[in-house]
Amino acid sequence: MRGLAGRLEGRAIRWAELRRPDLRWAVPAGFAARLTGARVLGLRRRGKYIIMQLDGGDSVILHLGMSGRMNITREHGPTAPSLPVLHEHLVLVTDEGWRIAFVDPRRFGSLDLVRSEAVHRHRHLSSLGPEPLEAGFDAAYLAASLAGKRTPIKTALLDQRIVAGLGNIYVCEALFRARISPRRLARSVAGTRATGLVTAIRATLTEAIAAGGSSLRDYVQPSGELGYFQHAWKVYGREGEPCAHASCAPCPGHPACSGITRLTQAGRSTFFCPKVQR
DNA sequence: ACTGTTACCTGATTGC
DNA sequence: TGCAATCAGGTAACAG
Repeated sequence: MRGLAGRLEGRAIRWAELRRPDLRWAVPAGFAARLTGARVLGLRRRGKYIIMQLDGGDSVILHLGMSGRMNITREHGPTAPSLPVLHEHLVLVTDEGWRIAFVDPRRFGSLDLVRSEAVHRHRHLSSLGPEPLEAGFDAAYLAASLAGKRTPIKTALLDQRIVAGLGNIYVCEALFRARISPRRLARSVAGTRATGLVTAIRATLTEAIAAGGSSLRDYVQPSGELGYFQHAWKVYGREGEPCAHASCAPCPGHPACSGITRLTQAGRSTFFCPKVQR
């Protein structure tokens, strides 16, 4: 979102082209026409949604889904034959000559356009829980939200109504940091555990944003690789590797010492250390 | 009401 | 080498 803001805020959209309207949900008719010529007043984020406010009273609501990304390059003009890029569903060109493209092979992402005053009532935004980095997300709130829930804490944290913006990787990483088992029932996360989990979630996200921010400086690279945070994952994708907690010394032979373990919860992969996460 | 499963879609990887 | 099966980030419809 910050990478986009640097190229879009205050800029006029010289033209917009929607190449595929059949994303996760149908993109509304007239989408590209309503963007063309508009000026971008500002960008903000709510949960995993990016909101781009335009003059004229419209706002774009963008979700990258699982495989979506934004490519930012210089517009080379009509002389460049510009080979068609696969899965490039939306292309914008700004008055400063930046070409901004939404690429999403799996098309789990979405694009919507609503009147700005209706953004908070949007069906995908109205039921989102608090922002994890804002004051409304604290131990008291989290414990109250989890009270009585029989679902595992891992599954509860993926529920965007409880807290907005956490995905499968960050939930695994935050639970590892908080030393809480992903299998623990949500209702049993209260008191000190809730306090520690809030701290762990905030730290995980803050570090990830800082790492992603550093990669965004490379925005001109068409490779478009996003996020150096993947190199900092402690448990995700590390099945069988040793636990990174300093106190978790390897003791081969003990059943809980098989290192990072993978299991399936609610159809999603969970990675954790059964020894330090309780 | 709450909880778990499945479908949506394409591409990378794995296994035969 | 080639092809089929499996598995990925997210969300919501659906079933029990």
